[in-house]
Amino acid sequence: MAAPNDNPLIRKLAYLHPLSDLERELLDKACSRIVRVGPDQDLINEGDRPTECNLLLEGMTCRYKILSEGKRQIFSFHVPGDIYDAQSFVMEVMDHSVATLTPCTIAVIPHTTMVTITEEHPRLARAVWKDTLVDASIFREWMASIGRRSAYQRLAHLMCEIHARLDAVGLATGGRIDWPITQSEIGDALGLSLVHVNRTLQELRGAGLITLKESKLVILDLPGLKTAGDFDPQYLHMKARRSISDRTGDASEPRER
Amino acid sequence: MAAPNDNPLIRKLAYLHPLSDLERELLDKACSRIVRVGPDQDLINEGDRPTECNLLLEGMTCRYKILSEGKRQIFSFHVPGDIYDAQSFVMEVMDHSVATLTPCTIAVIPHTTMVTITEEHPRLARAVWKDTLVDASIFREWMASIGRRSAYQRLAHLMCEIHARLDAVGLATGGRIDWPITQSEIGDALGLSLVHVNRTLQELRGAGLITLKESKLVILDLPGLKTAGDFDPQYLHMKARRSISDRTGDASEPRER
DNA sequence: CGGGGCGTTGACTGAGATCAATTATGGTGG
DNA sequence: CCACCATAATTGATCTCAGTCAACGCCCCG
Repeated sequence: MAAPNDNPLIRKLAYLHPLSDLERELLDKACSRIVRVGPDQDLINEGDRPTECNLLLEGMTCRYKILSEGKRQIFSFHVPGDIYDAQSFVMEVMDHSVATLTPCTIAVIPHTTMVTITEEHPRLARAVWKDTLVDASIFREWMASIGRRSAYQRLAHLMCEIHARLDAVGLATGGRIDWPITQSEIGDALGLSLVHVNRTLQELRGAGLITLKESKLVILDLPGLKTAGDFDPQYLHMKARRSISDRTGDASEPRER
Repeated sequence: MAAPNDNPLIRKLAYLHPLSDLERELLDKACSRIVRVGPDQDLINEGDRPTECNLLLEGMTCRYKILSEGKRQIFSFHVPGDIYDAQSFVMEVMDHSVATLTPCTIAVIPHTTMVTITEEHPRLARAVWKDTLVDASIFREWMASIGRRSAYQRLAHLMCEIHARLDAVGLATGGRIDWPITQSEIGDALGLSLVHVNRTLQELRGAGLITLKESKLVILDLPGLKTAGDFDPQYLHMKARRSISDRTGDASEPRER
C-alpha cells in the first residue's frame, strides 16, 4: 500500500482530473490507517456523524436505506477506488447506511486531513468534488432505470455499469468480473422482487449475453448487453476511451488475485 | 436584486453553511447578468459544455433525460435559490438537460467567477459543494420512492418535499404552494403513467389530504400527507426547525403572480 | 447431518400500464 | 365577447409485467 500508483483512489481521481506529483503524494499519505472488514457488515449507519472518510481498496460495498415497512433500497455499489462516504466530509449527518458485500480492505482518512488537504489544494478538492458529482450522475441514471426501463433492461444496464467501473480500475479481465451481488440485493437495487430478478437473469442467460455462477459474471456479448440495457457510459464521466487493462505503458504492475 | 439578503441563493447557502459578510457580498456580486425565460424552454441540453452556472431566482425548472424509446425521466424540480447546474462547473459535459416549467428569472454566474471564488474561499466552495450533495441526497430519496414506494406514497412524498423546499425559501403560505407541474410531468418524475397519476391524485383528494387546481396545491393535512408519503425531511439536510415563513423579521415582500 | 442462505420454479394476483375517448381550461385572434 | 385550438385533466375498459405466496433443491458450514 505504499507506492502512489498502487492506490486505486489516486488512479481513479487522476482519471477524472489531472493531478500533480505533490497532490498524489498528499493523497497517498492521507491514507494512513488500513482496516479489514468481513462480508455483510455495516460500515456506517443512517444518523451517524462520521469523523473520517473511507476509501475502498479491495472488495465491494453498497449504500442503502431501510424504508418504513422494512423495504430496502440500494443506491449504489462501490468498487476499489471509491470513497463511498465522501459526503460525510461535507455533511454532518449520514442520511443512509453503507455495508460490505464481500470482505473489504478500507483506508481511513480523517476529516481533519481532508479539510487540510482540500483547503490548501483547491484542485484536489475539485477532484474529490467531481467524484461526488459522478456519484450523483450515477444516481440519476439508476433513477432513469428504475423509473423507465423494463426489468430486462435494468439488469443489463447494471451489469454494463459495474463492468465499466471495474474495468476502469483494472479489475475486469475481458468480460469477466467478480459479481458478489445476490439476487435479493439486485432486486433491492433495481426496484424488483427477488423472484423476478431470478427469471430475468435466466432471460439474459437464454439470450446468450451472460453467464453467472459462483459469483463470477462473464459477459459473453458486451455490445449486445449494452444494447439490451440501453447503456451509454457517458454518465460515468470517464475520459479515457481505452480501458485501463489496454494500457501497457502505464507501469502499474499487473497484479493477480 | 441588489441587497444580499434578497438573493435566495445566499439565503439558502447560509441555511446550509454559515457565511461571512465578505462571502455573502462575493456571491451577490457573482450574479451579474439576469435573464428571463418563458415556460417550457430548454435551458441546457445533454451534451452541452456550459461556461456558466445558473441560479434560479423565480419560477420552477426541472432536470431530465430522454431515454431511447423516447421515454423521459425527470430527476428533480428546482425552486428559487437552486443552482440547478452547479455540476457543470466541475464536470465538462452535461449528462442531462434542464428545462423551465414556468416563466423563470435566472442569474448567470460565469465559471471563471466560480473558479476564482471557490479557490480563494474554500468555505464558500464547501457551501456550494454541500448544495450539490443535498441534490444527490434528494436523488437517492427519489430512487427509494420510485423503487420501493407505491404510487400513492410517491405522490404524497413528492408534495411534502416540494412544500418543504419552497417553505425553506419563504414561498409557502401555510400549506399553500404554487404547483406548476402537470400530471404528465409528475408521471415522468415518479415513474408512473399519466393516467395513474390522475387516479392517484383523486385518491389523495378523496382522503382529504390535498386540494389541487389551477396550479395551486393546498395541503389540507400536512402531518397526514407526511405519514401517507413516509416523508422524513432529514434527507434535505435543512438545519433550522422553524420554517422561514415563521420568521417575521425577514420582510421578504409577499408577491402575487 | 441439520440448518440457514441463496437460487429456482410454479401458480395466482394485482398495481399500474396501455388504449381510447371525452371533457375542461386557458389562451388567441377576430 | 366569442369561436377556436392546443394543452391538460378525466374516465372507462382491458391488458400485462412484475409481485406475492409457497415449495423445493443446492451447497456450504458448523
